[in-house]
Amino acid sequence: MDANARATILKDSPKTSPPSTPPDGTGEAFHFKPGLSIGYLLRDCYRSFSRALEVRIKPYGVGVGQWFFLRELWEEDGLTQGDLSSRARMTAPTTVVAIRRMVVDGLVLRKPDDQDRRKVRIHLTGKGRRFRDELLPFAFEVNKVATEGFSEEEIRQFRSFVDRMKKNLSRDRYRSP
Amino acid sequence: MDANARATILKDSPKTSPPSTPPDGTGEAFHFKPGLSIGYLLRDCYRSFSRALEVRIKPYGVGVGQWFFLRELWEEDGLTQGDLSSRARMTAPTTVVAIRRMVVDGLVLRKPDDQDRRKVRIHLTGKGRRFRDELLPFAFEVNKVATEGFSEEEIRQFRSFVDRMKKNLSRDRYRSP
DNA sequence: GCATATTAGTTAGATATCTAATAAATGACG
DNA sequence: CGTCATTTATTAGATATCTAACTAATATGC
Repeated sequence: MDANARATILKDSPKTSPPSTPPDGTGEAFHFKPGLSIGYLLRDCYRSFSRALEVRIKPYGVGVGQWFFLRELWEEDGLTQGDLSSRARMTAPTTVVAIRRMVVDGLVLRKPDDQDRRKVRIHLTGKGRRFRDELLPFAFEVNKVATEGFSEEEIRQFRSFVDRMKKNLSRDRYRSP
Repeated sequence: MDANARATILKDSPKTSPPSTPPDGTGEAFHFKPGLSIGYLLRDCYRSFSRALEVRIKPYGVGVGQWFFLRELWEEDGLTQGDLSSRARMTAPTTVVAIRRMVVDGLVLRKPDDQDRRKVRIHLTGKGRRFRDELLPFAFEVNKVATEGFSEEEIRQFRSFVDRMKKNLSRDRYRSP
């Protein structure tokens, strides 16, 4: 079995019958194939990205759920859980379970803050620190694979597009009517 | 409380101390902030996208887990679960649980195929069909929000970038050493 | 200086997704 | 035509994520 050909069985089904949706003109005239919409493309792209990373770090017993926190701790050790949550852009409960797992796996230790006993500071263990040199290169590798055939300028543009889109969406203030 | 300001408590922490990572030159010289890497941007962008959709369809009792299947059924009714899996690009078990939920919610019915009794065909109910006119516009709306300020040409470029990246990554054949 | 509000973290429970193993129907072929 | 392989769907169990409700510690304001 092959890790990439397996997940989704795109059978390329020979389109037995034309789409049954009649051109009933219920408002939105242009109907594009769902699989080609930006949301789908983004989803697929992110999933491929995260899978490429996953297959590389899983052999070390690290999942993507821990990856984002590890990366932050490699940047700055001894962060509080709150800091970790915001930097990794995860909610507090997500951080709690990820940290719990990392403690069990011997990657980090939890130490209550002396000043403020509500806070818990997370410190890398030797193992957690060593993993930096082993695993961080994978981040670069995956980025390299993803951007194969992209010029520097294209990468810059891509970043800026994604960033703009993200900002557009985070400004979205939809309230149900 | 505000739906957008809540999830991630970006506290903008005043950077108490500089990153503790020493410039030890363990191979990768350039180290960029994790939050700015392409993987992070993609993740954030997709999450914002899917959240924007979620807040719109949740009031109708529909989750994003059902959305992708519904969109395919709105295109063509009576697909088998296998067809649905491949078109929505989900694995078979994901489809099973999503369909189960949709049956409970009265959006679809399951009918065994006459020719091949292994197959199960999924048919929209009246409710499921009516939801098309109510919910599909949200897809367009979210796309519109996401691409606000983008020129047609930029959208075209963006699509092509995401698509190329997705293809690069799905060609990735990493084997652990 | 105490009552109240805020902050930090946790627990509980839900959703969306995956992989691996299994069951049941069908197809292939000697 | 009977065994073996393939296909379709399902179950079982794991992971990553979320929201809502809670607890404990600290800060604030009269």
